[in-house]
Amino acid sequence: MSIRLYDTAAREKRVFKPQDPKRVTMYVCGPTVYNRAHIGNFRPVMVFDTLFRLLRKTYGAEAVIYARNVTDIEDKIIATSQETGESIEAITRKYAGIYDEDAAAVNALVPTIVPWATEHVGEMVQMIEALERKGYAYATDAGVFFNVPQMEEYGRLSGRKLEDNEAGARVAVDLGKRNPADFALWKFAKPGEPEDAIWDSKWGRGRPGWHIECSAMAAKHLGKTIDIHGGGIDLQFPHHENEIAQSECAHGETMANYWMHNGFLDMAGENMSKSLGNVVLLNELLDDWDGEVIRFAMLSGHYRAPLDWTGDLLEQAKTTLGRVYGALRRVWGIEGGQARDKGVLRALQDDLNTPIALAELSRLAGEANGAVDRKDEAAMADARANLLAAGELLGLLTMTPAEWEQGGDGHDNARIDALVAGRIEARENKDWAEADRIRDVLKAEGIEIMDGAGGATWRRV
RNA sequence: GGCCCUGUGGCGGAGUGGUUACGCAGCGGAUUGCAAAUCCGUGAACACCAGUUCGAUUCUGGUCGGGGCCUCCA
Repeated sequence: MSIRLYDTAAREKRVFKPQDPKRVTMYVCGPTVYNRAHIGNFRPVMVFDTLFRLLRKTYGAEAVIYARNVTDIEDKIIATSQETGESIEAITRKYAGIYDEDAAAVNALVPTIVPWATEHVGEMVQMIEALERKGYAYATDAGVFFNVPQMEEYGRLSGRKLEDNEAGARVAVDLGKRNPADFALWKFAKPGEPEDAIWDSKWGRGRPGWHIECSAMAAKHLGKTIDIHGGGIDLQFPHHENEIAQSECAHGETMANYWMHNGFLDMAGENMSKSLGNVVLLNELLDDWDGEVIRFAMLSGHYRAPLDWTGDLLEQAKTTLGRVYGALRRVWGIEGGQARDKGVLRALQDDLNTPIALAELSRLAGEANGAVDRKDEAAMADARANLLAAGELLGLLTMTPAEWEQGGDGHDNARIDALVAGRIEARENKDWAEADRIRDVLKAEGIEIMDGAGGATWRRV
């Protein structure tokens, strides 16, 4: 069975065919590192990480090249530097580091390549020069701009005509542009801007425009035509449209064969944004929720649909994932099974249908529990293998069941074990009062005892 | 104003021209010293109005609601 992906440009699901199955390329727009990223920023991280995992499974781990850039030069970074007095490098290293930690906490694999914009200014300048030679760029007092009407196909990705954009657009800042839709390839330095935000060029001292960063880095690391280009839906226009314009006009080749865009996260029905003051930071969530719970919640909706981010969603994710871990615990010791079940794989192959994939994961948990109840050892072994293989694809079940259920504080597990052992003994003596007393003591601490045929186990809830 | 997406049971959330996923919650049963966990069973939905069709939740049009972009927000 092949992978099908919804291509924003084609507006339909298409069978995915890489140019070269031995070198599958994916580029995803990464963060601008001037402050902490919020949970919405991590939706593409988790979505495209899941796609990365699916591609690795399909084509082999070595065959997939996934690049996610770091934008470390940009107006907001400069503004932050001017406000705090910190160097650009200090700011960008700090927030890129936090971003990496957060991404790791939700089990996102490290991309194959993480290019930083400031390390590719040379490539960007070359690309702008190429565009200038071909007549797509012109300079003004403010910078070098891309002449949008020069490109006939402009607007193909977003299905937008230039006239439509201009109709309701607000009055643009006059930068001497020939057309309202023209965008900056190179911005001249303004008086007072820090030296570490300025590069020399034939046009004058300044810095690259935002869009050219991705075009140049994608071309350098992945080639002129990449297989998959992803990012948030807000980037579809103008960012990705502009990337296409720059790359295709400079190279004369298709920039990407598949364009994928994830939907936004909503907070109580509203878009999460700093201006609304309703942002939730991932590292705040990590105080209360395990990274896997956050990932499960994120994947519980389809990546293209808006997802309402609520406490209930996280609560349900925790309960459901806990059920899966519980099933895994019951078959944990039974090794040697084979992962033949294709339910999760098939779901992901259909345009990354993670809600179905998670439903399949629950089904596998049910199969594991059923096998345990039937005392079918072979089925238990297979169920264990199936669960772990599914977890690998989804970036879940990376803990042992004991770590999941009993990890928590971790410091007094021995004391709890002793209490549970005492309860087992009391039950063997039919001392129900003592058995219930111990259960109540633990329950007050948030610990739940699960009696089984061969003894008892416990978990933090 | 323009372009695009979207509206499913108490909640989250898939999918389909005709047999209504899955999870949480509910109900019944099994199991249990009693529970919890687990298993089995079960009630409950397709915004509204037309149209196409033998038949629409699924296709088309309209209405109402929600969202995105048109401003360097994932």
